Amino acid sequence: MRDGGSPHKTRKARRAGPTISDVAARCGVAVSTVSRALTMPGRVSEATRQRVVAAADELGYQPNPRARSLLSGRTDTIGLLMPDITNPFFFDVIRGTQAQAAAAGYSLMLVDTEESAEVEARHLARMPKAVDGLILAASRLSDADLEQVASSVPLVALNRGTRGVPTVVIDSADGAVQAVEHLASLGHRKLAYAAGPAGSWSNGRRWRAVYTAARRLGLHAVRLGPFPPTVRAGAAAADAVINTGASAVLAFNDLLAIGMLGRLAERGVDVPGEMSVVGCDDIFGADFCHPALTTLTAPIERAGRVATDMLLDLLGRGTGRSAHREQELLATTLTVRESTGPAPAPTPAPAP
Amino acid sequence: MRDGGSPHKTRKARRAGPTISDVAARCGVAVSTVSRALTMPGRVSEATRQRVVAAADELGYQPNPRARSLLSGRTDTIGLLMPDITNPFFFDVIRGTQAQAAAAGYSLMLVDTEESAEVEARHLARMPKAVDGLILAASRLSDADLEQVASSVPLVALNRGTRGVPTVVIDSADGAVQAVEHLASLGHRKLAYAAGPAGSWSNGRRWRAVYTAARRLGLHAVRLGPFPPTVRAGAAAADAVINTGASAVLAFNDLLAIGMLGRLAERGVDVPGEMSVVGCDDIFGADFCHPALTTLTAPIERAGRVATDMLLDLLGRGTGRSAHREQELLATTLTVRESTGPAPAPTPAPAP
DNA sequence: CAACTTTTGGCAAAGGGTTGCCACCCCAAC
DNA sequence: GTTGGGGTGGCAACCCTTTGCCAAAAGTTG
Repeated sequence: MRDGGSPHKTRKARRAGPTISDVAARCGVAVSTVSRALTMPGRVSEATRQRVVAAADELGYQPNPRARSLLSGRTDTIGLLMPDITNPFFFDVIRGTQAQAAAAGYSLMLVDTEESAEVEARHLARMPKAVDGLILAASRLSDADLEQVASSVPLVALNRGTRGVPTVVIDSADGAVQAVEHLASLGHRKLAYAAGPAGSWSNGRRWRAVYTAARRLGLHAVRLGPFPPTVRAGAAAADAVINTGASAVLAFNDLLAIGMLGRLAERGVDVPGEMSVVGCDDIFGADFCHPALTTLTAPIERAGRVATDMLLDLLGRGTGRSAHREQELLATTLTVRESTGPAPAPTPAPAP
Repeated sequence: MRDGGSPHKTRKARRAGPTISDVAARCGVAVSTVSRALTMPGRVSEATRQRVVAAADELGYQPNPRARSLLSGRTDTIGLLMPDITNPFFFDVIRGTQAQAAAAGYSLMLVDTEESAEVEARHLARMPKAVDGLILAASRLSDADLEQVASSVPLVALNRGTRGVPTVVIDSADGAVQAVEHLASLGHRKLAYAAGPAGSWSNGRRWRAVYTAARRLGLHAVRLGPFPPTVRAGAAAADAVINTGASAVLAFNDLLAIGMLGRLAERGVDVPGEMSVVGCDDIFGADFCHPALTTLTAPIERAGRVATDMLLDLLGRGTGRSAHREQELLATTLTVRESTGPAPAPTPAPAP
């Protein structure tokens, strides 16, 4: 039993490729040497390094990221959670995030939390072990839960402000004020706000900004909804607005606004002749819908980039170039297109 | 030196949460028992199981997926590669894929290959170790490379047909024929095809379908381009079409078509009065652009779902419900909206 | 009460790398 | 010739979990 020491190597058909020890065997060095040759260039002699690299190439060796991450703790992956992957707003977030992550050598893991705090929490419990850091877009979590998660895993919140959690928010307040001023200057006296999801933090902020701006300018503002942030829901929102007698409406987001445009056209309400519509976000499509949508242009993709930068900083992999603050505020501006116009001349009473 | 056997446990500050051995220590059993209590319910006594579960809860233990996957070989993650994450077409693919993957308990890893076969290949070399399977949307790889990759990792190609590789393709041929017939019936005699990226497999197929259908119906078809599949490129495409004297144009995709719509409006060319425009895909926005786009409606999201189903089957995790074939063909249909109309009366020569 | 079967739980070996520590070699300096 | 030092490479522990195998405990049967 001279060779009894050799254990049963091929326990299961190894589906994966060659391992580090295959490479080591092939060029007659220890696995540790191979590891070092591949990851710490100065640590071995040039001759050895070349032998190892050659052997690795011949075998087509690729290090196993799972094994590597087990020890190093790093996965080179960041997770992006959002309430609804179906919403074009988040497409731009994905874009910005993916671009910046890829540039830093990170992969992106996508999760749809289905507009539910509970689903979000469930994923959040599993993910920290699978990724290096997280970006939570429009999180539905409570402040307490959010802070708790943030304390145990590097995390950046997007469009969800909370003290103590690194945050980038697209500040619709500026834009909302601009929008209200725009409408006021066009002679509108009564405007409606078509609200988004109740759980949305941005929704609350947006309404507050509209309300105070309207008040300051002597306009009457009413809040409608909540509506789901979808094109379909635009029909209900449009009908609700017509009912209020407002001559202008500011929608929670462009999807809702575009849906309203469709419904208003269907009902023969002229936009902007009889009703002015303002969207929010300036998503893909806002410029070529009919009429082209006046909207608050939000730097969504940039928000994704900035959030990723901040996360990378947190992970110590930042470019260093840009030292971000804990709370990054990105301003919006009003883009005036064709869906807003002068208020219609007041009619004493609507025809029955 | 009685306790000399105990090694230095806390070599590095353990950033991650409690491990299985913490749980084991807490309730006085071996790690193997904890593992079994948590994953093989019948394997330990109910009393033990409860003790373990209680301890795990108290500690907030979450198994480390990396360690788990190292042994099991499974990551419960699938990778989705696409040439350009910026293209709304792929948004729908992402949607369908994410939905189906999530339903089966899989996470989604997103990769943008930047329209480059080389970038794609580079990612492809690293990924197999990090995911269980791959979906390649509109792969730019050569047939040989594609087959080679497919032989070493479970893979489904989307909109990229190759023998020997499981594939789901959205077959624009049917729709293209319908579109040409539609245009022919409206009296058009000459039509242009605004081509997409040269490396795109679908582009070749689409042109061929248009060309043969046109030929059969006695229409004259010219091919323009290639153009990048973007709204911006639509301007150049529109100008090129005007030059040919064609009265109708079929665009490689909706982005291009929508861009053409904008440029044509800018140049005062009436759509559909003077020029009919047909898009392809029916992406978000095709129904509310102006005029609403006549287009080949492609079941993009469903393609993503089917591709995911097929991959899951390959991984042995399929629902079993739906046995897919190796090559799945999804038909398109023409959706007629407002961007197509009767051919204009022929004018002897354009006014100078 | 002995012999046998079934539970139940523990030991230890993977799985594929990384890394602290040590041994060794070669060369220069004393 | 001995000592010291820098450069290389190997050993083995470690990361966390799963799982084959075995032994002890418990239960069953004659």
